[in-house]
Amino acid sequence: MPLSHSLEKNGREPAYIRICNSLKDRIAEGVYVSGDRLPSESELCRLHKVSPMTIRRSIRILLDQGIVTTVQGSGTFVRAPHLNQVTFSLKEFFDIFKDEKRTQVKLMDVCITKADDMVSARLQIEPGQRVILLQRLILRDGDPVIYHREFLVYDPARPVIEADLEITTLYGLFEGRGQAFLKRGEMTVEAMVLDPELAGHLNTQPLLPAFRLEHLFYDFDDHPVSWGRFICRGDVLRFKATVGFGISGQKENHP
Amino acid sequence: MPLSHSLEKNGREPAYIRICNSLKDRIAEGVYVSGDRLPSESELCRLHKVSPMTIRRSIRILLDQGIVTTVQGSGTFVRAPHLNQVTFSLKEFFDIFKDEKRTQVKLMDVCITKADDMVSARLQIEPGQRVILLQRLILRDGDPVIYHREFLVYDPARPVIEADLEITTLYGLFEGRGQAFLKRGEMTVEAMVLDPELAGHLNTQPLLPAFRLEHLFYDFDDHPVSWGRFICRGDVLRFKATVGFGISGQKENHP
DNA sequence: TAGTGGTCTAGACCACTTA
DNA sequence: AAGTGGTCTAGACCACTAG
Repeated sequence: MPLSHSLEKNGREPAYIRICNSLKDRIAEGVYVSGDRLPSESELCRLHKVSPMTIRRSIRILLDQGIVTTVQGSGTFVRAPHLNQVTFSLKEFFDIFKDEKRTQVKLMDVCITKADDMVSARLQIEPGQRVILLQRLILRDGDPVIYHREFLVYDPARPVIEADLEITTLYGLFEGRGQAFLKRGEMTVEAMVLDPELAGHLNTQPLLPAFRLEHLFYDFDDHPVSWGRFICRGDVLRFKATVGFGISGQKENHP
Repeated sequence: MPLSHSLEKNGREPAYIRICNSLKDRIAEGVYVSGDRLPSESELCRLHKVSPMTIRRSIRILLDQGIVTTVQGSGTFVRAPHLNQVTFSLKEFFDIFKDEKRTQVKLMDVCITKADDMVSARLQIEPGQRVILLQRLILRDGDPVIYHREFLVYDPARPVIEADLEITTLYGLFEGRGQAFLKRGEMTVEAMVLDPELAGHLNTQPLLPAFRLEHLFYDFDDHPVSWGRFICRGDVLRFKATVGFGISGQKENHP
């Protein structure tokens, strides 16, 4: 069980990283346990022979990572692992799109239709107003793994349409390129069971589990512009997360 | 569409918060768009009449939130929204446990059994070794919504057992109380379809969608101590996430 | 070479908690 | 009253990028 922080790297490691990892190690080893008070900032200054601002920066990192809490006038305390804050990233999902060698995005259908009640509610438009319906299929190694159904507001004045019809739009969207018109989005994840129609699209059996990822994107005027759902076969997607005090060291920068 | 930052609060708002939100507003408004370079630190110092460290703190926040990137020797640049980093938390899941008025944890069964291949692999013990099997049912308003099946390593020397049999263990676990023996954990989320047995436990129909949350917890010696699965009815759980540049202002502290 | 961000100093004043 | 963390100053030196 090697401790990764202690003798790591050459002397070029910044002091605030070294001190931060030093404190992390003590917590991971159980020297400081949940509820304990860390040495005060001034003590740490003397111990490590650095200025207060450097110590503060180290503690700020532990604070941001949820490892400690600070109480003004009282001290800095070790927090218990906090399952409440376990987070999962959609990286596993987007990774499917990024593997260009294996993954292919196929545009099944494009048409203009009238918004039904659900679509009009989501896109904040009148029922019956025209919307663009896109249906895509994401293939991995030739097998369909994700079905995407997306409604876009129909606005002839906005040149979104042509760009969005591109096969590569999804990839560009996830990479953050060429979407200056999108400001923010909301996504929800639900469990579902494939019905015969979806199973047909995905070339698999009905009654199999799947994830439904619903998305709603807004433009810079806070108007919804895109609402849709990804249906992703449950056997190709799994979300992972870790909680607690790992041994992973602090990185120099955020790349 | 009110801008929340501009005239917010009294003058007690720290300068680094005010400057951070000011920059956020300009990005949300489209004054600075993806790829633009922000004014340099020294310029911002002059503009806001603060010291370099204060500007750096503001920019550090934007950096941590993924809104900008910094390039040494070049400048600070606005990033495009990055769907790759969308994350969702298990808050919606743990919230079910925290609502003490509606939620009740019922211990269905406790027994000592021998580890099969899967359990022994997860808990890193020999097949056939004794393990404790716990089965719990989480009821909300009297209806079962989550079924929990957990295997614990059987170690008479460790007083984990009695504490873990408590009905309130789950709640305590999620709150981070009384788990000084747990150092870290891993969790995965999968979609599944209820089989008749699970449907019976959950008092619902088979073939309905559900989430399977698998967990593996380690002690301070990095030995696995608990492996299990939560089966959560799909109709009671939905994960949410947001991406992009919201209007939400920076908070003073991290509570 | 000039300008940029990355790190760090050695203090200061304040608000707050604890005794 | 003493100690704590929260904010902030006015610089410094360094590594890096660009013209």
